[in-house]
Amino acid sequence: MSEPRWLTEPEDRAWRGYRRMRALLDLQFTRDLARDSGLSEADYDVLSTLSETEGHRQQLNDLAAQILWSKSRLSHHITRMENRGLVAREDAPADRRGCFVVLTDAGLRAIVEAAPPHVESVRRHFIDLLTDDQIDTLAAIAQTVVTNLTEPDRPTP
Amino acid sequence: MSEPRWLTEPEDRAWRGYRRMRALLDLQFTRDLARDSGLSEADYDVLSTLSETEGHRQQLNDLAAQILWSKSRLSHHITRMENRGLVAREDAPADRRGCFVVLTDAGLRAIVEAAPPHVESVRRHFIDLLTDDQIDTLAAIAQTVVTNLTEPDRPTP
DNA sequence: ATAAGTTAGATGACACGTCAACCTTCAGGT
DNA sequence: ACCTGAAGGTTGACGTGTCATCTAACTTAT
Repeated sequence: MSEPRWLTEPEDRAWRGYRRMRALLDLQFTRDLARDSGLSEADYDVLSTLSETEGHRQQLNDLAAQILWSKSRLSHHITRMENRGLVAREDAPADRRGCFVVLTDAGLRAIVEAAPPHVESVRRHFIDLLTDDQIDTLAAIAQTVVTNLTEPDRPTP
Repeated sequence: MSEPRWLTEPEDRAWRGYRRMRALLDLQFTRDLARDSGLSEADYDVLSTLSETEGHRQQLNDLAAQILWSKSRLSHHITRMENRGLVAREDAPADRRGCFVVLTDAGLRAIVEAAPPHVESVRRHFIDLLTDDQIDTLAAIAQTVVTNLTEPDRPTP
């Protein structure tokens, strides 16, 4: 293989910009979330996902797949959240290996209180800064990239 | 404060898409980088940044600021990279508190070898999937967000 | 010159994520 | 029924990041 195709100047701007935006947004959301709700982004992901499921419960494996975590990571994190009273584990009815993660009352209260300031934060630092066109383009970009990474790799013929 | 302004449907698509893309890209780049070069993204950031400075060296504090890390994090990480022979610490000439982080020969070799496959990975999973317009829009989005987060906050009048 | 405040960096304790090993239960074939 | 393999989940060790704290060195004002 010869000289690689380095990034062109516009590509480089996009790539570096993306990484810088990513890092700064992450810092900001982490800070805001901790200050406003005492939750981490990880906590928020778990709680908000559970709050959107019917019965406020989901099997550990499914939950992990949905939020793109390893089972191990989720298991550890659920243990910690369980100790804080935000979620609970329940036996799975159909499969005795499985286990459901359930939102507790405290967990539901936590996410209900955390959501509004978090959305405000997302708007202030990100969404409200963009035009409608930019919003749509961002969604399209994400759609493309996610699809490409999610589809099973085809062998190059 | 009344009911928050929840995200509209297009905004929600962009926001969730962004987060999903972010997570998947991160996983992919981490995997590729480890497989191709035995480096972490953190290693890569440090090495590539140093390789772009003249003299292949930069003061720890400046380096931390440039890559948006805490001094503590960088100090820890440099200690580990030092043990692996990728970088070295040098006394700062002007300020006896300070210290320079310097690329070693092994570190330079490592980044020179790691860069081409990494760029390939960035292209395959991200940049090459996008149109020129999307590239430019992404850069513009990042520019806007980064500027907003970087400028000192103005008090709302 | 000296005291007070600031900055560069290191460090140790702790929280989190990953990895590999493990146990249990389920599913398919024989 | 039995064996084999795969899937759901847990666990412990280890690597990494954060936070608070610390030391040393620089700056400024008196």
